[in-house]
Amino acid sequence: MATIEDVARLAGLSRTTVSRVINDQPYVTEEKKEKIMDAMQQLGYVPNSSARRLRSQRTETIAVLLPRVTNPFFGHLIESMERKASEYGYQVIVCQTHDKKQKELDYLQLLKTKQVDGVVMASLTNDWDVIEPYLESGPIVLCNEYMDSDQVSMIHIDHRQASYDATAHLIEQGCTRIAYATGAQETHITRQRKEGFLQALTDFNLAFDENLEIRNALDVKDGQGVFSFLQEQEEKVDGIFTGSDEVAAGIIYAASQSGFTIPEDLAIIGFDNQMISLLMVPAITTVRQPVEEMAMKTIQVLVEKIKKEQPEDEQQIVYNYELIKRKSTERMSMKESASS
Amino acid sequence: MATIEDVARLAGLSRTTVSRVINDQPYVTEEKKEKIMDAMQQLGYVPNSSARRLRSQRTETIAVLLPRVTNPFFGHLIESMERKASEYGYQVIVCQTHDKKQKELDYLQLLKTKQVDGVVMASLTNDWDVIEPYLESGPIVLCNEYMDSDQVSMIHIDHRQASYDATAHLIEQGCTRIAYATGAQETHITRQRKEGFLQALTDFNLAFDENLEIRNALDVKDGQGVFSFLQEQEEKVDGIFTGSDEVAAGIIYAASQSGFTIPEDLAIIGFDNQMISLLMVPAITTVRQPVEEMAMKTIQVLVEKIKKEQPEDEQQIVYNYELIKRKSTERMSMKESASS
DNA sequence: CCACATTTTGAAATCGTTTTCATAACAAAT
DNA sequence: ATTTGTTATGAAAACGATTTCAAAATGTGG
Repeated sequence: MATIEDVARLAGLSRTTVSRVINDQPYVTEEKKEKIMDAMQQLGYVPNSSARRLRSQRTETIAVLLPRVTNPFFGHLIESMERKASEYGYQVIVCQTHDKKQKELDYLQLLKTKQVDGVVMASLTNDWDVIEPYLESGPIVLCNEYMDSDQVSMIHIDHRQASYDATAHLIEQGCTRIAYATGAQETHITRQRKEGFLQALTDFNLAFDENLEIRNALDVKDGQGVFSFLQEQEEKVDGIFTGSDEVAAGIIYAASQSGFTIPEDLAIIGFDNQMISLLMVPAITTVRQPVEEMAMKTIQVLVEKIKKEQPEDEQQIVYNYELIKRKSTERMSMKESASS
Repeated sequence: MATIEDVARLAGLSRTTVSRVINDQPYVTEEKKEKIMDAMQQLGYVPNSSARRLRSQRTETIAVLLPRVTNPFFGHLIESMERKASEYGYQVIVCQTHDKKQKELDYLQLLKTKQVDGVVMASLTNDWDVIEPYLESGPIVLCNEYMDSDQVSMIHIDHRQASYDATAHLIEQGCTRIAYATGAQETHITRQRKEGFLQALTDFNLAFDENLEIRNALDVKDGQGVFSFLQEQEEKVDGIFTGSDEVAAGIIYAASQSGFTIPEDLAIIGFDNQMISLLMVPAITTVRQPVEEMAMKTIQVLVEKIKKEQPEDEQQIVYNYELIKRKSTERMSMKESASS
C-alpha cells in the first residue's frame, strides 16, 4: 500500500504539502497540487484512516445503541440515522443491547477507547449515575429515551401523555377492565408510559388490577402469548394497552384464530404506527411518532456537539405524537351502554 | 486521558511490559502484572483504539453493505450478523446503499482506507469487474447475492430454483396470466429469480407478457401501486409473483379495499417469510430463507478469511429454502377447471 | 531598493500503541 | 563452572498520517 511518503517522493514534494492537498487546505500552488494529484492517482493512494484518526483525534464514527434492529421502530430509526450521518460524513456502528445492562456498558466503552466520536442512546436501561461518567469521554445524546438530568440532550415525544391519551381513548370506547403489556421493564420510557396509563385509569375512576400487567412483551410471538394469558383470566378483560404494534398484531392474530372478535370482545391499542398496524384486520389504533425527524435531529444535535469546542446548553426536544384511531378500538355499540 | 506511558511510569515498568499485560501475552511475572493492573485501574486507563489499529493493522470492524435496514429481511440479516460479529469481538458498520451503485463503491472505500478488516456485501448492484479490484484491500464475502466468479465466497439460497418452484405453484393453482413484480432490477439475484420465473412459464407452456413486469416494487406502498396497475389491465391477471412479502401485503391490502377476493381473483406469492406474510388475511404464500444461519455463516467465513494468512479456496455455500403454501394461493375451486 | 505582509514549502515533532531486537536473569544440564 | 535454554524486561523503531514551527519565496507600498 502506498503511503503519503510515497506520494511525496513521486511528486518531489514533502509529506506536509501532500497532506495539505488531501485535506483541501490553502497555501498550495495549483501546479504542485496537480503534481500531487497525479502522483496519488498513479499510486492508487488512499489515506490510511487509522493514522489520521490517531493524529487528528477524530474518528468520524458514531455508535448507535438500540435494543434490536428487528423491531421496526428501531429499524426505521437507524435507517434515518445512518442516512443523515452519512450526509455529515460519519459512519454508524450498530450496537444492539437486547436490553441488557452489561451490553449497554460494553458498547459505551467504544467512546472511552476513542473508537467513536459520539454515542446515540436509543436504549437506556442503566441508571444515570452509571452512564454519567462516560460523558467525560465524549458526547452522548438520548433518542426516544428520557432521563431526569440536565447534563444530556434528549429527543423524544411525551410518552407519558401519549399513553394517557391512548388509555383514555380505550376508556371512552367503553373499556373498563384494561390490561397493560409492556416491553423491557427496565427502561425509563417504559416507566413514563406506565405512569400515563395509570393516571388515565385514576382520572376515569377505574382501578388497575396488577395481575393484568404483562412484561417483556416485545414481538408478534409474545403478543400471541399475551392473548392466551388474557383468555385465561376469570374476569373478562375488555381492553389492552400494548407498547408495540407487533404485540398488538400478535394478539389480533391469536384472537382471530380463537374466534374472538376485535374490538367487541377486546379493544387493542398499539404503539409506533408501524405498517403492520395499518395492514392488520382490524387495523390497529396506535400512536405515531415522527421517527425520521427525531432520528435526523438526534444526529444533527450529536454532530454539533462533536464539532463544538465548548459545551452548549443541553437541549430537550419534545416532538409531537398523534393518536391514530382505527378499527381495533372502534366499539360504537358499546359506547352508549358503558359509562361506569 | 492516561496513556500507556503514564501507566508504565506509575507502575515503574516499561511500555512494552504494559502492552504485554493489555494483550494478555506471556512472559510477565504475576507480581508485575498486578502492579500494572493496579496502575491501569488507578488511572482509569483504556488503550486508545486508533493507535492500536495503526500499529497492528487490524480494526476489528466489519462493514455490512445492504440496500436498507427497513426491509425486514435485511433487518434480520444485520441483527444476526451484529450478534455473531460481536461474539467474535468485531464491530459492525451499517452501510445502506439504497441500491445505488455509487453508494456501494463509496462504502467499499472503507476497505481501501483500512477502516474495516472485511466487507459483507448483501447488496450488489455493480458489475463484478468494478468490485474485483477492491479484493486487494481485504476480504469480501457475498451474502444473499450471487456472482459468477470463483474469486469470492458467497452464501445464499438457489433463487433461481426457488422462483421456479414458486411460479410452478402458482400455475398448479390454475393461474395462467401471471404478473411479475421485482425490486431493484440491477442486482444479480433479481436476474436469477427472473430466470426461474420464466423457465417455469416455459415448462408449463405459458407465455409471459412483458407488459406485466413491474420494476422497483420494494415495499407495501409499492404493492398498493402494483394492485392499481394490475386492475388497469384489460386482460385479467390471475396471479402475481412478487419478490417481497411487503409488496404482496400491499397488494392484498389494496385488493381488499377494492373488494377483490384473494386468491380467487388474484393469487399472490411473496418472498422471505416475513412475519407479515403470516399475519395478513389471507396469509401469504412465500419462500422461507434461513436468514439467521446465513448471516452467522457469512460472518464466520469472513472472520476466518480475515484471520488467515494465505487465502483459502473460495466457498459457495447454498442453503435450502422452503416454499410455504398459505391461503393467498389456495385456489381449490379453480384447480379442477384450469388446465390449458 | 527597502520594509513588511502574505503565500508557499518542508523538517521534525507528535499521536499512542505494538513489534522487533537485544540483553538480563534464572534454571537445568553438562 | 560453563553451556544451553527459557523466561522476563526494556529501548527503540515502526505504523502513517497531521500539526507546529521556521524559513524561503513572493508581492506590495512607499
